[in-house]
Amino acid sequence: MVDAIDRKILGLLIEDAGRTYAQLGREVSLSPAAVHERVRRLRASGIVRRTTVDVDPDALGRHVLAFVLVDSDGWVKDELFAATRADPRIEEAHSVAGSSNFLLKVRVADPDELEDVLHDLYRVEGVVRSRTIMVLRRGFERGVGIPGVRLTSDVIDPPTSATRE
Amino acid sequence: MVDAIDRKILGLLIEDAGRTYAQLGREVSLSPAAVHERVRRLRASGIVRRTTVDVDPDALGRHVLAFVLVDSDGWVKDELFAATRADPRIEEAHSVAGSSNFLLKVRVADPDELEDVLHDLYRVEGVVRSRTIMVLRRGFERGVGIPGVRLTSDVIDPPTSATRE
DNA sequence: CTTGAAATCGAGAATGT
DNA sequence: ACATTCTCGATTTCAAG
Repeated sequence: MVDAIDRKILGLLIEDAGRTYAQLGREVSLSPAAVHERVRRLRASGIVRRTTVDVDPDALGRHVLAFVLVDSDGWVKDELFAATRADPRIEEAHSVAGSSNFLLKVRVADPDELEDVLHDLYRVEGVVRSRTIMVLRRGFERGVGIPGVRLTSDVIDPPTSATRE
Repeated sequence: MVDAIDRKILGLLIEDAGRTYAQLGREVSLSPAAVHERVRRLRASGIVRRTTVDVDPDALGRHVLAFVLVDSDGWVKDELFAATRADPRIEEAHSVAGSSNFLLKVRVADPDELEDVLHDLYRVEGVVRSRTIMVLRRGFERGVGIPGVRLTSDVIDPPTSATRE
């Protein structure tokens, strides 16, 4: 249903959705209209959900990233998801298997704001415990990978060496 | 440096980067050219890194999401980041504070493939232990939130109730 | 920031393979 | 069924006020 050409187009669009159909066509050796039709199908089938914009958190002053494991008394998924979704500081929320019930991905400006998030968290009925895993250094964050399609973002940004200038 | 209008534009672009400058202008009460100039500045300053495409993992058969805590003997950050970055199944890698050294976000088709990822992980010199947190249900995953800007994606997708049809 | 104009691109239809 | 070429309308983008 999605062949090698589709996957290559997906990789190219992930890398830069501003590309023109003519450019895409050149890269996969197809006519602009042919690429246009393939992209239309990728959107119609829901594989491509939307075209969006990648915003740099640091440029907005959001320097602190943390993952929070949440324990609850009772199954408070709906309440917790509703509360976390309404909070722009929380980027992800999942229910998980293991010693905790939920896992949150939180991005804030500073540790003070992280404390605020935790405080708000305990306002959700049933939340009894949390363990916060602070990110010290981000290796990389990217969206869904397309197996077999090498993106330039995989090579740029060389591994941050321990020897810093 | 980024005022309320810029943040509203950011929110609108995150929601749908396919919007026309005329549409954006209508929503923030500015001329198309003025919005164009603001967006150009947001890009030039690095706040907007790129325009990309949001790909549905499920539509590509990637149904399993997991977070993997990794313990190491010695500080193997560079080796681990290099190895994980080259693997499209791994979406994020961070070094973290706490009882583990690293945290990975992994998305694969099925548990078998997750086992493959763990197997590969232990090929990195120094990796001695791992603890995998399997995601049972995804509440939501989104990019950087813009405080003060309400997106439609915050209201659609009502909380999955326990009573399923 | 707004207005106005020119070049480019997107999107659809008709055609051919 | 899919790809190609052509065409029109819309958008981007630049210059001037």
